[in-house]
Amino acid sequence: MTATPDAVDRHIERWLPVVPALDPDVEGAVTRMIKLTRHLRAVKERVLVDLDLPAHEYDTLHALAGRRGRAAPSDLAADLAMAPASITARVDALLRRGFVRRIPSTVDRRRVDVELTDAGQAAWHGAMEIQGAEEHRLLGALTPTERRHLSDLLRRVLLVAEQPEDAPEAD
Amino acid sequence: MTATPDAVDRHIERWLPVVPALDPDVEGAVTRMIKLTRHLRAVKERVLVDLDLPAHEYDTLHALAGRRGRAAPSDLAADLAMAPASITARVDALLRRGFVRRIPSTVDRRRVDVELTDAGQAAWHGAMEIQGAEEHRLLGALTPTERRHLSDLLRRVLLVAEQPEDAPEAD
DNA sequence: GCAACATACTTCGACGCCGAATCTTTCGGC
DNA sequence: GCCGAAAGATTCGGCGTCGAAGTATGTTGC
Repeated sequence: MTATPDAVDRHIERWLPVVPALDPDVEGAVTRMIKLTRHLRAVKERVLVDLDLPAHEYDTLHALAGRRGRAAPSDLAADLAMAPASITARVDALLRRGFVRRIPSTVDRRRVDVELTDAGQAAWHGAMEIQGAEEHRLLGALTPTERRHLSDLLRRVLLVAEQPEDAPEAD
Repeated sequence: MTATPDAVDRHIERWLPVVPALDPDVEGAVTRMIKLTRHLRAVKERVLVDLDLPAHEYDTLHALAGRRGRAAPSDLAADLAMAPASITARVDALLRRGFVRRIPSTVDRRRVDVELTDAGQAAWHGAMEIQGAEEHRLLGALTPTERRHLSDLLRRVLLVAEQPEDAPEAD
């Protein structure tokens, strides 16, 4: 092959003698997706260290911003694919940093909405821009047309994942 | 566009008003990779429940099998991208289930190799086959040629991720 | 009215992971 | 040979997550 081999090519070469039934293209695509998501996660965490903002706090702010700065804890749990019980501690931490307010609902006193403060909005926005840069750096390896192509291929794969024959799938 | 929209298309549509600078193809590709890896992880865990084998135990057996059934704890830590300290507990658990042996090295008494037992080998192999089926189901959405194409595109992206950001690159 | 059930969030106990410190063994300079 | 540095595995303390139980509030049926 003319292309430069990457870590996954070496990975597959190492595994083929152990599992001869391996399909290099299936395994290659899957493993590269796993490695890329892990890389993005690692870079994000490294970038956020400078901002003194743990990744899980950033994620919470991000989910909140996606709801236009205000949401119920259960909404955040759903968006973040987490147990509702875990939201409490996250909100507590953001509260201590002044990034977030708890606002008891006046209409339903069981609910306690979480609202982004100006400081929280600023922290999220600053972190997001830096973090989006790495995504563009990686995808910059492809031409715009190729990026579209990649995205389209992945959509068709994801559609299969979203529609399992018998087993319902939560996101 | 004629393609069926997926969850990521809806995701992007929801976020565009919040972050107008969003590139749909970059964000689409990245988000789909994240969702696909999460899906594969979820399916794997669901499958492994029937075998009474937690995902992190399976991963450890898998790494061990990749080293032909024998490795030092620090090797496993490297392969699994984990802290060496975390390996001890994992090996302890596998030890209790008879999937693994600890073998003090005779040549270097600091080292304590971990070795797969026959039971461990069987548990890993059975789980791996079931789990590979889902990968093929998903990638079955594409033709063999398209799978090759997808894998190639991802390789080029991963190569950028693998090289340090400050390394100058011949365009 | 009010009892029974449902809903929303929190608290509690357990588990897995990590970084730092520890303990043992090996290696290298002298 | 001997002593300090390096390397390998483990222990310890802390953190984040989850499932289950708990608390408070809302809703429904009679």
